Amino acid sequence: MSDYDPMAVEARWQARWDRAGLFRVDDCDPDRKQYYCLEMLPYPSGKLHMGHVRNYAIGDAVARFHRMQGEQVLHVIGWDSFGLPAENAAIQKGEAPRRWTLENIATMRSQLQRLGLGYDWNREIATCLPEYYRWNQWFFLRMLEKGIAYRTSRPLNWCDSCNTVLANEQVVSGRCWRCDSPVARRQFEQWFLKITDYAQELLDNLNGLESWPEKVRSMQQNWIGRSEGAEVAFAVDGSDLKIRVFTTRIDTIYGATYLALAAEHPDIPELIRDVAERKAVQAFLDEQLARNLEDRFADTAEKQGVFTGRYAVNPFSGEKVPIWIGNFVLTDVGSGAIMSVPAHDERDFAFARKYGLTIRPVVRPVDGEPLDPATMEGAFSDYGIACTSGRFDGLHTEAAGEVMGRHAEEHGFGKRTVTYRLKDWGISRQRYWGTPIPVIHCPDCGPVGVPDDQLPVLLPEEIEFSGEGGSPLARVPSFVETSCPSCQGPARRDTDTMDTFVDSCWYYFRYLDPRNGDQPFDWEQARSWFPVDLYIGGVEHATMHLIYTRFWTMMMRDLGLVDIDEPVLRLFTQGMVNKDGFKMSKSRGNVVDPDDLIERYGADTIRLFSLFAAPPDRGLDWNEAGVEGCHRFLTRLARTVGRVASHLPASGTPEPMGECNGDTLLLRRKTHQTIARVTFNLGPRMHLNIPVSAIMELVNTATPLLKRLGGGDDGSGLPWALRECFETVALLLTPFAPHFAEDIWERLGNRRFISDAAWPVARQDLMEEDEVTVVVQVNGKLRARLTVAAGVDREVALAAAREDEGVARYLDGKQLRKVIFVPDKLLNLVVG
RNA sequence: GCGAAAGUGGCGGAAUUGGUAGACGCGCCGGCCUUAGGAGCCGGUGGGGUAACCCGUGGGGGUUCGAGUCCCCCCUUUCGCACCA
Repeated sequence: MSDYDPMAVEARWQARWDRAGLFRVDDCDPDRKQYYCLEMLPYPSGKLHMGHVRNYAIGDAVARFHRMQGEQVLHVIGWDSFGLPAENAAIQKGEAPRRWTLENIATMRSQLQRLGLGYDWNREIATCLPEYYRWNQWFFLRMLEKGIAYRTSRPLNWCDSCNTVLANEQVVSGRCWRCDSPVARRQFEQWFLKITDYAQELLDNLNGLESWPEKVRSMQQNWIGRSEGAEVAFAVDGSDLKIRVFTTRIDTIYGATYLALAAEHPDIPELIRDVAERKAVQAFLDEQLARNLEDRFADTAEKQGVFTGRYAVNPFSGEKVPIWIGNFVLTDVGSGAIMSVPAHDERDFAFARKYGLTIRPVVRPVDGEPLDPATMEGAFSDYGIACTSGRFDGLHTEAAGEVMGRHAEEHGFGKRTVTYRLKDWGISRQRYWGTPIPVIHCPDCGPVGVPDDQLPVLLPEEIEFSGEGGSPLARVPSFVETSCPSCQGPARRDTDTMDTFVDSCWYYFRYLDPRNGDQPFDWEQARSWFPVDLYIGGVEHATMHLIYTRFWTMMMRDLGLVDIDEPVLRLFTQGMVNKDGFKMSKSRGNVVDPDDLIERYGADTIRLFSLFAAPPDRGLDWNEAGVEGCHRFLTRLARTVGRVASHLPASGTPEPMGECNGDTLLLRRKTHQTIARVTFNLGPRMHLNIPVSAIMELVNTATPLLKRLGGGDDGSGLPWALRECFETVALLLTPFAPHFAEDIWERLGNRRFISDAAWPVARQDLMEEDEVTVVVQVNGKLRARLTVAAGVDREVALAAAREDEGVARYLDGKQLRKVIFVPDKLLNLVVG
C-alpha cells in the first residue's frame, strides 16, 4: 500500500501544476491549433454530485489529450449562479442569496480542484456578479433597440411553487421543469425575446450540425415544429368579427362543418355577449380555465365542448357553420381556432360524433368507394380526390391545397403561411435572484431602457424574503423609485429579473475576455477559439439552453458582435450516473458523495472508473466493486513501477540499433498497437472506456516479463522495451489519471511534467504482425486456427489448411467447390 | 399513440463496422503465501457433453461462402414528444 498514497500524490501534483501555471492560456498562439473544450457550467447548489464528476472527467480527458497532441487548449469553468435555490434558501433559512451562493461556489471550486481538472482558473466567471450580469442588461438594451425584446400581455405558464412564469420550453408534460409542480395559465405583461424571428434559421442550420447527436437535432426540429398551411378568415354571422383559423388541410375546407376555439380565444367574450347560451358557455370556460395544464391536455382527457350559439361563414362555400369551444383546441398552436373537418380528421371526428355534428366527406380515396358518413368508423385523413368541393372537384387534394390557398389569397380571405411551434421566449421572472431588467416605466414615456452609462442596474442587497406577494424587488422602494431617463419625471423600475437561461446563453464567450469592462467580450480576442470544438453536457438541455444559445449567437451576429452563425461544432451528451439501477436521489438514499470517494480512493481512481465503466454517452451505474478494481489497477501499477524503475535503462537512452525479436518484439508491438488504439478511441470516437481497458491489457502483457530484469544487458533489448512500455502507459494514462501518471513518470526518471509531454505516436513498422492467425472454416464453421507468416497467399494458406487434421477430416471424400480467402484473416472452404 | 435508441456470460461492457463472439473489469471457483485476512500472487471461468463435438449475441424469417453486425416481421426496455389543426 505504501507504493501509492493518492492523497499525497494528488496534493503534490496539483500544487506543482498550479505553481507552474500549466493550464493557463494567455494570448492565442498562431503556431498552434486552438481547441476549445467546454463543459456546461454547474449551478452552485452546494456540493458536487457524481454527474458533475463524470461530465468534467470526460471533458478533462479530452482537453488533456488535445493538449498533449500539441494543440492550444482552452478549458475553463464558471458558475451558473443565479437561480431559485439561492432564493429559496433565503426564504427558508434567512440566508442572503449572494452569500449562500458564494459559499457554495467556494466549496464546489475546491472540490473541482481536488479532482485535478486542468482548468484555467484565471478565466473563471460567476453569472451572479455585476461584472457579468451588466452585460445581460447591455444585451437586453441592444435587443430592445432592435425590436427583438418587446413587451406584451399573454397567457403564460405559471408555477405556483416557483412563484414565477415559465417559458414553454420549461414546462414538461404540464409540469415545471425544475420543481415538477403542476403549471397553470395566467395572463401577464411580460418581456419577450423574438426567438421566432430566427425559427427558420435555427431549423435550417440543424442540417449543418453534423457532429451533434441525431437525437438532439431531431428534438430541436420537433421543438421548432415548422408547419406549412394556410390561414383562412371566417366571418362571424351577424357581427364584424372575423375568426382566423390555421389549417394544413385547406383542401378539406368544404368539409368544415363547425369551428372550434380554444377556451382562451380572445374573441369569445364578444361572441357570447348577447347569446342565450351565454351561461352554459361561461360555466364551461370557468371550468376549463381553472384546471392546470397537466390534466387539461392529458391524453386521457375526453373531448368536451360547448356551442356558443353563434355561426361563422365558410368563405369558400358560403355555408353557415356553428362555432364551438373545444377543450382539445390548443391556444398556443396556430391562432387558437380551428376549422373542424370531421370526415378527415380524427379529433374532429370524435368531437362531431359525440355532439352529433355534421360529418361531410369531401375527399374520396384514390381507388376506393366514396365515403359514407353514416357508416364511417373513423376519419379518412389521407389525400385523395376532392369531391363536394365546388369548382375544385376532381383535383388530387395534395395539389388542391396549393390551388385553394391561392384562391383564398386572390379573394382576400386567406393566405398561405408557415407557422412554428416555437414561441417567443418570455424572459421576465417574478423573482429576486437574477439579472434586473434594465427598464424604467414612466407614466408619460412608457417603458424606457436604462442608459448604458447607468449600467449595471444593481440588485439591492438589503432584502426581506417572505416567499409571498410577487416579486421581492417590488417591495424595495430605493430600487423601484427612480426618474425617467427620458423626461426626468418620477418613474418606476421594472421589478422582474431575467430567466437564468439568459446567463448561460453567452458565458462561454465571456471566458475569452472575462474582465473586459467596455464590452461583453472582444471578438478579436475570441474569434480563433470559435466555434467551440466540443461541448459536453446533459441531454436535458436539448430544447432549452441549446436552442437559446444558438439563438443568442445569431442575435449577436446581427448585432455585429461575432461573425459565426453557430456556436458549437460538436456536441456530446453524456449519460446519467445511477446507483443500483436508479437515479441518485436523496429520497431514495442512494447518493454517493464524491468527497467520500476521493478520500477513500483518490481522485484518479474516481476519474478512471467514471470513464471505464461505460461509454460516456450511456448511463453509468455506480458500482463500488468496480471502483475497487480500478484502484487495484493503479496500486499494482505503482508498485510495479516502483520496483522496476531502477532496473531500466536511464530515461532518454536512445533506442537500441538493429532488429528486435522474441518477447522484446512482442512487447514493442503491443505497446505501439495500444498507442494506436487509445489514440483512435480517445480522439475521433470518444469511446473513453476502450482506452482504459487497452492500457490495462498492455500492463498485463508487460508484467510477466519483469522477472527477466536485473540480469544486466543480455542483448535482448528487453529492458529498453520495458521502459518504452511503462513510459507509454504513463503517457496514455495522463488524460484519465493525471496525478498518478505524473507520479510514475517521475519515478521512471523524467523531470518535466508528463502533462506537458508529447502524445506518443504509434510506429507502423512496429505494429505490424509478422505471424498471423488465419481462421479456417469449412462451410462457414470454424475448424482450425493456423499460425502463418503474415501476407501468405491463397495457395500457401490452402495447402497449410489441407494439412491440418481438424480440417482434413471435413474435406475427406467431399468436393471442394469454392475457396474464400481473406488475407491474414480467414480461409473458408466450401465443400459439397 | 408517434419518433429515436438499445437488447451480447452471473454483472458492467468489448468486437477496428460483413470475417476467431465474450477484450478489459467486477463476481465466482481452485491453488500458493499466511496464526489470520474483505491483503497480495498464480491459474480457471458462456452453456451442454467422459469425449470427438454440439449449442449460443431478445424471438421468428431472409440475404450471404460467412450475420452480434445488413433486410423484413414480432417482443421487451429506456428516452423524447404527446390532441401541433
